[in-house]
Amino acid sequence: MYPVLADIEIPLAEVLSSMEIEGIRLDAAALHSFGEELLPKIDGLAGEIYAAAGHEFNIGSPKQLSVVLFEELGLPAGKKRKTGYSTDADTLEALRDKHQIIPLIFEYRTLTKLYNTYVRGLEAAVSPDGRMHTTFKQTETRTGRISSAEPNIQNIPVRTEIGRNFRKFFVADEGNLLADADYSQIELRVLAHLSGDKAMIKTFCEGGDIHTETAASVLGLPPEWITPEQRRSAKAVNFGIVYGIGAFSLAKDINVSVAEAKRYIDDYLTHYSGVREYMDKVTKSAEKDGWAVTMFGRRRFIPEILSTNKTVKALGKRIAMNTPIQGTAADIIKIAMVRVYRRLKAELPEARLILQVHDELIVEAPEEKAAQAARILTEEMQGAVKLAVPLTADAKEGRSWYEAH
DNA sequence: CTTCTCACG
DNA sequence: ACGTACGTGAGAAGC
Ligand SMILES: [Mg+2]
Repeated sequence: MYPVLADIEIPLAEVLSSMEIEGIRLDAAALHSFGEELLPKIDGLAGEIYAAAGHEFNIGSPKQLSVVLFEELGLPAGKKRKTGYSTDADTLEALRDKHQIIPLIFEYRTLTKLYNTYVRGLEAAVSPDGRMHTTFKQTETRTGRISSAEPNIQNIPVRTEIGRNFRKFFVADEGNLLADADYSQIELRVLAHLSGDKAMIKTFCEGGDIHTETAASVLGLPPEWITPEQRRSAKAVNFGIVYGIGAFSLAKDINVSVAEAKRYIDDYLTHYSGVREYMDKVTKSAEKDGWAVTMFGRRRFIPEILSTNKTVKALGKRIAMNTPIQGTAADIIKIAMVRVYRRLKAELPEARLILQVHDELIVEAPEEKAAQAARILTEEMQGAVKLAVPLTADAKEGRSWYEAH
């Protein structure tokens, strides 16, 4: 009657509960000494920023910072917020070469973010058993994803090398290893499946690099001719398509003219014409029914799509395009989690599923069982559902999350 | 408490 | 003319 509830969410509740109770070990001493190394760097940067500004002020206050940048130093102000001029990363990026203070602000923001959120925050969240026990919220998101809080272990830094260091402090207990597996391009594979687009399905079935293949197909060139720049653009388009992107935002993202961005999107949707038809279909049905639906029948109501405010209605359409993709990917990894949990319980009870990060699962297992745990992870993730394209997951083992990912 | 900013997929 | 990519959680500032 309610297959998402009965077949996915109810079985998943026990899995999430077990993951929270198990937790993951934090190397608190190493985390602390990393923090102690950050502090003098933050201090030094603050001094340089005060010197560049000509006086001390609270760098962490966007209000005070905008007075320094846009009034005292006379830098050109950009976007406005409700309460004043924006000082966010996009705005500062445009000013990077205009004043020596800008790169210092970037560095200061990066280091204080890492220190405040990930040194102090994680230190405060470690339990007496030396492990982090997050709360996985099962009924929080609109799309069917789970979220993680107190502490959030789904936004631990990875994109920059300095931030990535924090993953060294998430470790396996003595005698254990972490096995980590993540899905390759799960959202684009879901899009290929849901849209049934022949060209996109073919690309995934042939097993090449999706972004390179997309660039080659759209531009009509052999894949080996694709430059890194062309691949980056194709990647941004692939990414944007999943969000129901417009030319304006794509242009801003990859730094081309709006006209050029519009051509990229147009060429993409002409080549992957099944994707254009699919997007039309899901927005129409959301307007008619008032909801979007995932592959397994999870519904999200979208009142925005009936709004008379066209900005809100446009948001409704993007939600209608994105929710089936993000939500189906969420359904799939939830199914995989229940499969992994059951299979470990039956075949490798010393191993524990401990973390989920949207397209990634982490198991902790005794050293000598870690390879087997990794195999089980890969098999159960890849076999969770049958799609029109292969679903692949790559596993790795290590002493820490840094090593295993 | 809201706003701004920034970390993740 | 206007606004402009989906989904989250957390810390600091300031009201
Ligand atoms: Mg991945």
